Amino acid sequence: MTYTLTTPLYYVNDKPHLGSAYTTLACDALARFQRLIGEPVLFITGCDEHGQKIQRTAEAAGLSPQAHCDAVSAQYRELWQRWQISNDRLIRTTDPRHRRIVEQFFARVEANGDIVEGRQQGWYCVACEEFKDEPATAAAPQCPIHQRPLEWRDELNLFFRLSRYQESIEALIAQPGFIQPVSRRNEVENFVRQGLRDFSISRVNLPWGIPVPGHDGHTFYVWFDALLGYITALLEEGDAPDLDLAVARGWPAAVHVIGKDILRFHAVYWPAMLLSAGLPLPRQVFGHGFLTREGQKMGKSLGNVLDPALLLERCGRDAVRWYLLRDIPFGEDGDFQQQRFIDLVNNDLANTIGNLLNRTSSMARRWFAGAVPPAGDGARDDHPLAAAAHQARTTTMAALAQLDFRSAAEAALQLAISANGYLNDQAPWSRMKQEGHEAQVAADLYAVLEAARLVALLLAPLLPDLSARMLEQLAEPAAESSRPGATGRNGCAGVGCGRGLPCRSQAR
RNA sequence: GGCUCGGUAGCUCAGCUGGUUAGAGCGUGGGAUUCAUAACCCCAAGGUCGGGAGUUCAAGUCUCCCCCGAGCCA
Repeated sequence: MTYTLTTPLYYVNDKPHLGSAYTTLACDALARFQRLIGEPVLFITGCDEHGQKIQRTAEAAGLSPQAHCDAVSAQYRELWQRWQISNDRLIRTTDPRHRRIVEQFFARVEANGDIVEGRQQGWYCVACEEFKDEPATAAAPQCPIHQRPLEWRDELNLFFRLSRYQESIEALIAQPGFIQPVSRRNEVENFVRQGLRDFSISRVNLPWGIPVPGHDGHTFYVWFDALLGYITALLEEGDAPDLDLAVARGWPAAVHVIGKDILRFHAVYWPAMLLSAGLPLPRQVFGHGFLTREGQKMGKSLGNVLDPALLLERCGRDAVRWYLLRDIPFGEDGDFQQQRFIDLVNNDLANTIGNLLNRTSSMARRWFAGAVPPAGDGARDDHPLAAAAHQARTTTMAALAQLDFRSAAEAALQLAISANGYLNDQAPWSRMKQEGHEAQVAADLYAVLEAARLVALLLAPLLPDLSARMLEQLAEPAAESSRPGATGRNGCAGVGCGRGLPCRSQAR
């Protein structure tokens, strides 16, 4: 069964920000992990490109909406390429095939009696793309989120009869594991318990969007349109725009990874829509937290936004990935701290992991003809490092499967720490000064090199570059050909004895 | 206003169903060492566990009140 995972489809109102990069990075790590354990993976990301906000942004920039979307979505595409994100799809909701999918989906929902007309009047925030609860009598009300004036609207809209799905949704979100992390489940439960209200799925007088079939003047409202992008994205290159075909390509999703702000849409509205259309539900919705910077919200007004493109350029893929995935519990809010970022990268990646490999291979090259020494007792299952390796592997694998990147990173790091410790205890450099200890030294070095190899494999999903460089230095094949799930001293053969160790390159 | 979650060493946080001198990582200070990318190793620094009251033989760990912060909802 295909492991389908998605990032949100990012709204192309502005260029990509760090939050989007964070989500995408995490999904990339998860996708790489799933591939490494042998799952067929469909990793979806994309752009949500319709709506009044985009239309106005485009106008303000003197562009057509399409030109604006082309430009911004190209930025996303480039950014993900530069980050070497391993996404299989990048869906755009302006894709012509998407329109067909939306139409087919809508037809099913409508046939199911879940579409009704309703009048909606009230104060509307274009930035939120939603009606607010301000009283009609309010004078010049502002959006509490955007601090911008609300617009009075009085329109006939189409509604999706969400209220019919009260029980099904309650049952769904009660399922353990559907909403992750659990700390966020309460909020949704609370919201649902208050009673689900039908929600509007169309707007009138909105040229920039997909027209609702059979309802002249209506355009699909952003969410109904955007969420379905996950389905359209399943289609392969030459596929016809057919809903059933798309679904067959990899639905349901194993997990939707999203920011906590859009949890409700994914955990409530979206499943109800799918139920209405008679389609299976995603297995999990994971709402991660937000990043602040040095304790402050990032925002244009504060001028403290971290540009993901700039960050990548200055610090490199591995460093940023390590910091974000290793230090911030995925799910909770996190704070980006420059000093800690530097400290962690230096300590963990350079001083602990990089140095482990460097000092060990250096000794091996010097004393064992530039190659991996004979394993001897170093390959035994009861070797002191074998337990550490087993522990690290078990923990890392379990953590990655649960999107607990931090625990995974820590477990892999712990193995490197243990290996360094073993080296210090054995002190092969002292032994080599005495006669007759060569076999022992060889075994010790072998064991440590093997531990380093496992560290590299375990890190592959989190730090693909570093992992590859480590394996190269060990003259080992890439992670893709030796899965961490099935490898190591607990599984098949370890690092190849006698294999030449390349001269040092930067492991960092 | 209602609900939820937090407030523990300079920083980020662990501390499960209450029980010996409250822990880790990073930072800081000192020492040791050289296989290694000034790296690795060892040691130290004395934090009223937000405040107050209570329950208990015993509370960071339970109850109540208050203060502060974050979030969801209204």
